[in-house]
Amino acid sequence: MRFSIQASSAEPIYRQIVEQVRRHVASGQWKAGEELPSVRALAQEHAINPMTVSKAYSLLEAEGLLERRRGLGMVIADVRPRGGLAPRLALLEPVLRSAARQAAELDLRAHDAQALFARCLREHGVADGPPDPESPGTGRLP
Amino acid sequence: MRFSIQASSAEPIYRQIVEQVRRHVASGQWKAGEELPSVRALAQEHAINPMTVSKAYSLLEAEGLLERRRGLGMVIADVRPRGGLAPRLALLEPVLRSAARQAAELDLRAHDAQALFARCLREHGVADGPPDPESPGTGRLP
Amino acid sequence: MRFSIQASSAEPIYRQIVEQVRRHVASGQWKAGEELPSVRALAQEHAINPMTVSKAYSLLEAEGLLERRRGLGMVIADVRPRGGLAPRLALLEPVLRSAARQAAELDLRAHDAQALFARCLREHGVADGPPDPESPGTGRLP
Amino acid sequence: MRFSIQASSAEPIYRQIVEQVRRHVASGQWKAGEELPSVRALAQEHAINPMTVSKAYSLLEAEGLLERRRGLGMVIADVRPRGGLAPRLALLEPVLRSAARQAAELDLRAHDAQALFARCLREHGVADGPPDPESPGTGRLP
DNA sequence: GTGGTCTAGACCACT
DNA sequence: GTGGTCTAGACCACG
Repeated sequence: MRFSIQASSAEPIYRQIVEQVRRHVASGQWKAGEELPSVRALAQEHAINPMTVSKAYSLLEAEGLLERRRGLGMVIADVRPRGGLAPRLALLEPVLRSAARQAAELDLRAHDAQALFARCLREHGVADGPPDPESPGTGRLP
Repeated sequence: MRFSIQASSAEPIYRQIVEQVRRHVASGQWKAGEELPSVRALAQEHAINPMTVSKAYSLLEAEGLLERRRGLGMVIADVRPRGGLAPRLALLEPVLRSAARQAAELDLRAHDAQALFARCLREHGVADGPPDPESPGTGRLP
Repeated sequence: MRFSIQASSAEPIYRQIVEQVRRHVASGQWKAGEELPSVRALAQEHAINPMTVSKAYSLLEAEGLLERRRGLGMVIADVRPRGGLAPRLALLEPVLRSAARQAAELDLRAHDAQALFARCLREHGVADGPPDPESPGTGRLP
Repeated sequence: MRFSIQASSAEPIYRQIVEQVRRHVASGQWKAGEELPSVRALAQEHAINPMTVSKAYSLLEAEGLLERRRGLGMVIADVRPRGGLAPRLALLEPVLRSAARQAAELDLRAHDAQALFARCLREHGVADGPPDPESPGTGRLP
């Protein structure tokens, strides 16, 4: 259960944590009951302020994605309807809409933008084949 | 030479201005020597503070994209390598890399992410055909 | 880490700050990682507006000389080629070129101009001996 | 009687004109009675606003360096005690004091700063020999 | 505590 | 007319 934190990013650190949890839970990669790293462990690992981690965990708890098990730390909550393709695409859509707006302002052709996106996906190890049958999301976009 | 300002956006107003100028110059839609709207005019048009516009203009001047004609206003600077496809893709890449990282964290298949992106591009009016021969960028991604 | 601000100077305050940081970093007197005074502290110390200080810091951040540690303050960025003689002379050159042009327009002899410059250097405490061996720049002009 | 105007300089155009006249008169290169280029000729030659030239001329007239000969344009006024070395060095001193202050902040050695200045003087054609005996200034700095 | 953003208004310099 | 600078004060986001 690893986080990737970039202190230099424009995105606030607490928000990076929140969204990474959201995405990993939505995709089923992190499952109900699994323990998250402790606040101070995560803070020390990435040399960030424990308050920052705590704030992220609290937001996720308020959202219902995490549960506080006293004495044990935080665990992934038991969210019922996880796993479909649609909710995951819904999480991805905002950034793609923004990208499309920028492409329009740059007067690019769709073909060029998509070729660039394909390369980015490859570089991030996003496979093109069908998902693992174990995986919860097997649907396809119409 | 129109700007689209959304005061409600999370992106600061001055930054919206900066990035719109960057993209329009990179795409060759705004050419060297063209005059920008005056600080006061742009501020009044969008009901924002002149200082906010001035801040954006100053940053663009420091960046070398704009030139100050003293007593006359700002004009697009004579930046040589205008128009090619590569610089425009370079401006688009960061957001697409971020999107790819999110897709990976969501455990999506490349095919699904690309289908969604295609829809977003369509909704923003990004054409798929070859660019207008008048347009400066006619290259293609290898 | 002290600044010398002269509100009465023709040079804008924010620019005085910017250039002093540039020179102190170029000379190695201020090193990567060192914290700058907070916006509010520097503003209060010199009885100027925090926005003025903030503007200077923002420009230096855009230039890459400073880094923002969110919630903590600004620190000198880790700019690699610190300390050599050449970059410092490069910062001094513009004013000396201007002085030389003026000397030419005044139809002065080089000897006289240099004698005057020598006196100015002495009055500003610029030593003539070799630099401290601890100091980063030990080279000499060819 | 040529002017060198740089619209991109930080120094205002009208001030460039004023100071160039001051220096050429102080050095005796421009003598009493000589005619200056007309406002519109100078403006057209350097592609600047005639108002800017006019402002410079007016300042110089107020200062007593120029005289307005109706119907003939401006001529150099008959300033009595021009020519000594001292007043010319006085005009050069401010920029050299500024250069010395910058050298101090850059932690430079006097030797290096002076070597750079020598090169600048050479590049601007400032001779090292004694001045022409015709020239008004023959003194030497003690 | 830190800096960022925006507003409002004043004054200046340049053309 | 143009933009630049500075002040004063408010509010926000982050740690």
